[in-house]
Amino acid sequence: MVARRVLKYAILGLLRKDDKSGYDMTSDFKQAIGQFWSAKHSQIYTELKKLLEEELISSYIELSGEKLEKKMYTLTEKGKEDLHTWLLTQDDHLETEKDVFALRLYFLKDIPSADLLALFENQLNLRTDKLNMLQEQFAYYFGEENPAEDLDADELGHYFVLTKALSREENYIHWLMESMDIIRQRQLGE
Amino acid sequence: MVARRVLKYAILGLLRKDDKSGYDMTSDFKQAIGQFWSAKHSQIYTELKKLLEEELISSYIELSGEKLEKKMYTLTEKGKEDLHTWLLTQDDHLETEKDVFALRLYFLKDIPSADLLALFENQLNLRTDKLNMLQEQFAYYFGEENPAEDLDADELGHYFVLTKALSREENYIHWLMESMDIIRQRQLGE
DNA sequence: ATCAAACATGTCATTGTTTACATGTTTGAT
DNA sequence: ATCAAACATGTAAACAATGACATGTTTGAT
Repeated sequence: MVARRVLKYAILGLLRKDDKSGYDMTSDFKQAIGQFWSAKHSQIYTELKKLLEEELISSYIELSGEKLEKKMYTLTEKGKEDLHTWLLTQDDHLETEKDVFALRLYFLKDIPSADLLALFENQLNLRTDKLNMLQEQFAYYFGEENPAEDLDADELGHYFVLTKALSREENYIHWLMESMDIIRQRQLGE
Repeated sequence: MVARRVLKYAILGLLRKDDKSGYDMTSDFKQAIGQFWSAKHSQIYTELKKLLEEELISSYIELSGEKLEKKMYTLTEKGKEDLHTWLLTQDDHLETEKDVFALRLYFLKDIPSADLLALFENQLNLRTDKLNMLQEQFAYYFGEENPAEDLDADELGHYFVLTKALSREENYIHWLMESMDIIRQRQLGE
């Protein structure tokens, strides 16, 4: 699925400020940005190799301790330009945002309400945990008070991504609870 | 990315009520359920072949006009059971819900506010069009008045999927507008 | 000192998905 | 009658992504 060579640009983007190793990128995808894109280390290492060949990045070795070699990557001029162009690219259509829970739900004509509610309950738990995690992250990085307009340009991307993840999760939970109410109402009428 | 053999279950699910051809399924993915899963005809036809081999579905020919053969598929008992089991499966974790716009945004530290707003504007247009389309669909299938509790069990899946798609889109648009406000506020302070 | 968890890098086989190639029929508008 | 759009089915090459295999180092807790 998915648009063309997104991982390529995700990697170039992660290198926009600091040099990083493949391992660092793997870690990044476990943080905030991992809410919107992610890749396993196996894919990252092969993509890095390709980007080196294409001369969009260059690499050097940094020692971690006495023997452990960290391979650090930097954007080349060519890489910076390519990234810049991609960042300003406007999508001309929206792709399917896949969601297996919603797919499953679409088929649930034969499933008893009780089982249906159990599925919703499970999804609600998972989503609530995620929301809590995101709220903690937000509080940690941006404090309890409203930050908004007076942030560093540097932090703005992080701020947007976290608020987006939060609102997505809140919305999901809200819809889950509304839908559960409907199912319960229908149960009464059975 | 993505969970295991979802297309397999999407196809079995589409066959839950009526027999369908590969072409019919391709069309289904352009309707409501396409908001949450979709596949191209090439992938559908190869998956159907596989499901036949696995004896989860069986097929027969239906003539469309005088020569055009439509290959229709039905769930076998085995297929029904497999589908049923999958429908009741609870996810044990949430996967990354990829979103290229949010990814791009995360990297936008060097982009001037004007360009940033143009990107948001574009996204807002795409999302607004989609929301309108969904609202029309909703009005068409469920009328203007509040349906909710007194729907056929049959239609409930469709109802859930449409309300989910609607609320997802409304939420996206709301976040876009809030973020654009923040960018404009920051512009004033420049 | 031991040892587990985290750090660190890579390859390979398989699966999932898209794009392009390839071909033919039916319907409905003009 | 013509013709384009929609109907209809398939294959193949290339690309995207995961999971398993494979190996070794450093850090920090006990």
